[in-house]
Amino acid sequence: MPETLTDQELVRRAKAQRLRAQGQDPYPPRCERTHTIAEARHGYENGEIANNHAVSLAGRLISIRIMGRASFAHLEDGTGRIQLFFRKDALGDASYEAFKGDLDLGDFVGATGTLFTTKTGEVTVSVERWQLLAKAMHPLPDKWHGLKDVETRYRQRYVDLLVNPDVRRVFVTRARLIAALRRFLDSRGFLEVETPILQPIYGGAAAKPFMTHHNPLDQDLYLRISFELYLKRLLVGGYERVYEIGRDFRNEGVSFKHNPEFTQLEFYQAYADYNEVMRITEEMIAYVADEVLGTRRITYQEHEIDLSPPWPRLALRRAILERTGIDYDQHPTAEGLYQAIRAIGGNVEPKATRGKLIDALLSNYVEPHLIQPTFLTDYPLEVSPLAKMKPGHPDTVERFEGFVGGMEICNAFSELNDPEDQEARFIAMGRDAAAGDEEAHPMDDDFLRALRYGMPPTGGFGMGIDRLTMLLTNQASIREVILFPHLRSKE
RNA sequence: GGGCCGCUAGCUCAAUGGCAGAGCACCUGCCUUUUAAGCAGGGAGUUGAAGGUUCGAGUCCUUCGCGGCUCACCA
Repeated sequence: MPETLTDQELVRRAKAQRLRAQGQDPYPPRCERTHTIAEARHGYENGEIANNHAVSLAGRLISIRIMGRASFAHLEDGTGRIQLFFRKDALGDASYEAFKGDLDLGDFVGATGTLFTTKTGEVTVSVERWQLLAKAMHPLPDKWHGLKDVETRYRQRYVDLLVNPDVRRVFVTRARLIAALRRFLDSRGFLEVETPILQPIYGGAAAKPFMTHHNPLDQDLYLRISFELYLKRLLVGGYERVYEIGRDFRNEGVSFKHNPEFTQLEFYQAYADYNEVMRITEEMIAYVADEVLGTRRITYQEHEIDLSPPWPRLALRRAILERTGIDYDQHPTAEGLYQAIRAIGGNVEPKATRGKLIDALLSNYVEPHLIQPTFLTDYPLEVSPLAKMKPGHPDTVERFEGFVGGMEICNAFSELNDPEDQEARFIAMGRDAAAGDEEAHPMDDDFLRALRYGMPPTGGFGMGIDRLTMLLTNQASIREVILFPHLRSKE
């Protein structure tokens, strides 16, 4: 609903009304276009388009300079910008006056004419005829300062995109990155699949879900928090390599690296273990960087980072010991570990479980220092309910997380395929849930039944695509790599 | 949820508690190779919202809304 119109909106409305009164459609259904702007420019520069050969271009008018009986303007389409030159004697009085009177910055315009080079050296279209293609009713932001207000940039992303080419570039990179991931996995024989987003039982991660309801079946449903349990069912079904790229939903706070819905890649490879998955991971990330950026050396927030494999492997226990002096193996109880953390001045939740305390040590003391790519390995079983135990270490699982630029970007493990062990872990989590842990997994009987049919030894992997995009586009906030990030509603 | 910062014209930003301004954009006029075109003139505001203090509030106080950063939880 338009509220009160500004003076500029009233002017544009009046122009559109005037055109309609003259029988002209400000939004015609078709236009003439023989070349993109990039094609016209390159064709002219390499001689393929002759000086007397007319081209028809279409795009948005982004600048106008009127100098009496001649004018310059810039036209922008998805491929670039080019200057237009309008002359009264070439166009005729009516067409030239209409150009001056009917057009505004932001309008879409089609222009036909020949190419020439101005005396300042700019390739320019000498316009012979032009047509309004779509009237813009709202003025563009400042042509020099652009749109800076972060809130407006996110709420009205279309304005951000149309005025800030760098922002457009980020999302092109994001799309290429996802395409490169698919090429990498496809070339290794992975099958891309789709699993339910609406799930009767959620699972596969420690997170609070969104709830919804299916009215005809009168059934409560959850938006998925991960793909894991469904993808593993597919391994039971006989597919040996599967992956899914899609949206996960977690009912938690927003931050510079969290959005309630985010894009995840998960893959599962039968007969692989977590060591094999580490090798795949470092190759995959390096491949994507090569494909998208042409280099494995990236700059992220003042850091020069080399993504080339192999990445160092470091046991989580050693990493925490080196950064804090705390060996959590020496503190087998939550209370003891809590006291040790207090002793080094750490501020943690007193009633946290031992696993959560270890996780806090990782996040607070280790993660920020992992700038160069690093795999931390061998996590506590207690915080890894779907990962296989490390032989000979009953409290530890074969799990790793990958860190780059001080951020966790992926999480993977040798998948637990022992149905009895899995059932025991679900039961233990049921106790956690009863004790008030809102992020504990609920029991998934059908998943257990699937495991009882037999799942091959499997390596599994999950990665936040948004965070990888942040790294490869050097963006400090996840909102800069999500087209329409979650914001609180106004009013 | 806590702390800090911000919200003024379409956009980018000013304004000791004392007449709400500038640049871009817009409107009128001049201008046939300009490019942040230029020159002359003009219009444009519920200063995020609501209260309060004051002779007087964009400015000070309170509450609220939205955003950013940051801490706590997560990927």
